[in-house]
Amino acid sequence: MTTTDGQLQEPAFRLPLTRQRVLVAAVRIADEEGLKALTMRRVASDLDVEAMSLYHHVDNKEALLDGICEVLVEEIIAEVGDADPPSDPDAWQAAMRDMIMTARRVMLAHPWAPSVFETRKSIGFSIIRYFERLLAVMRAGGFSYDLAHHAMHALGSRAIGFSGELFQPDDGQTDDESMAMLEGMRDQIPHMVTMLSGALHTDEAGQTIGFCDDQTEFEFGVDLLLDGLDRRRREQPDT
Amino acid sequence: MTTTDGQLQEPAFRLPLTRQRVLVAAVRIADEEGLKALTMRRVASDLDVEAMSLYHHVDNKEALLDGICEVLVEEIIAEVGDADPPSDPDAWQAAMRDMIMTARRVMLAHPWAPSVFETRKSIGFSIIRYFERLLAVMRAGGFSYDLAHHAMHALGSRAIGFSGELFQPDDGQTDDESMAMLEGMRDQIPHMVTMLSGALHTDEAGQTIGFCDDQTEFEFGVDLLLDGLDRRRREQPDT
DNA sequence: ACCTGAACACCGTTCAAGT
DNA sequence: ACCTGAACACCGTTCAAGT
Repeated sequence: MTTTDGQLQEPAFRLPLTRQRVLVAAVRIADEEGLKALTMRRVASDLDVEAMSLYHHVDNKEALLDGICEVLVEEIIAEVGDADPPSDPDAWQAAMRDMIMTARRVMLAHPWAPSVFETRKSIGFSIIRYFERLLAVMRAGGFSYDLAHHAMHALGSRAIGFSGELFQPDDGQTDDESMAMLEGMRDQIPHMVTMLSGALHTDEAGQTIGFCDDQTEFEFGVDLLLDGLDRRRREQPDT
Repeated sequence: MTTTDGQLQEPAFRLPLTRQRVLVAAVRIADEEGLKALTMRRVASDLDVEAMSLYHHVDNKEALLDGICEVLVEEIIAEVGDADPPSDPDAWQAAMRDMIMTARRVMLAHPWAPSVFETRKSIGFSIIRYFERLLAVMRAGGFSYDLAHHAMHALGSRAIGFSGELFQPDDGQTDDESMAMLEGMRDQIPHMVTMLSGALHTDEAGQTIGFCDDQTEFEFGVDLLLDGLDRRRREQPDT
């Protein structure tokens, strides 16, 4: 496929653009280059196409962001599988925990996910299907619809595997630098400084490895919620 | 202060620009016109100044957003007051609940707050001071520093009054329209449709008034967490 | 030191035109 | 129906110049 002078030719038939190809390209760019790199122009150039061509397959940029969330939730659903909920009513908690931790595993592979999900205005159909499965597990555990509804709100973003915490890890300065700065404020925030100096983990070589273990804290929060829900489940009037 | 031809003159001395004036203007614009209206140019014109002048008082737009979060947290701290934590160890839960609900009341007056807080990379000093007070309450309740640390992660954004839920209320379509759409998918998501049709509240006149009561769900989630924390507090080994 | 005007390097998106 | 090129209406920010 070269001309006589050795120049590469364009292929005669190009793969037609589809919504799915657009979304897959967008996910790849967000994964590899970060959310800031995800522009309409960047997605287009990745597909060897002009930016304006994307608008035939996606309404606008918001719709593109909705779309990549759908792709990610489909990935979660595939990982979770479609086994029936456990028949033992007391097995609901472990089953739900497994689903959430699976979702988290997928989410962690897509660092852009939390901030994009948090800005979605409407809920896509794939996430409704994911929640349907959570709901099926709770119903098999004897939850009333009302309690299950509360449960979903209480779990919030944790239900799909991210934490809803306030701040991302700040990789601007080292933990030692942070700690030194905090020490200087001990008179103003004594409890805070004491707590954090105790929480600063060190490895065998004495190197500091961070204040918080994200996975541990995530599991602590999920278990706190699931334990509380289990207690309320058992307090329900029999129906 | 008019010329002979009746034209208004500029005042001879203008109020000097300060960081505080910039931030207060930014908060007002975000409150009244929404986050999308909050541009450097808009803030500048509100202060009768060129956009570039802002950069003498604020590093860049991110710093401006950091700044308006600080302003808001200062407002929360002022509302919360600085009373000592209760001396009765069992009073921690009510005290903490009050702080959180106060924070929420302030937050609800600033609709931009959740999305701006969620995008902050680093934690400002005012929010550290707020957490210091939460921590003081927990310590007075007998929490170990370790448990208090877990508690803060578990509460996450709820600690300062917003929910960390996945989706904002969708005011695009009416609840009746949503319900009709859902009914059409009953074969695919049976539990979901049953749950939501039961959750659709109606007022005395039979008008639908929404699926979810945000305040109720927020309190349910906070209480679930606080109850769970209280149980873990009592399970702590005596030290 | 503080403020300005013009310009730069981007965005998402519209539009009229091509095939 | 699908894709294109140029243009529009914005952004945040840099820079050299004013006072």
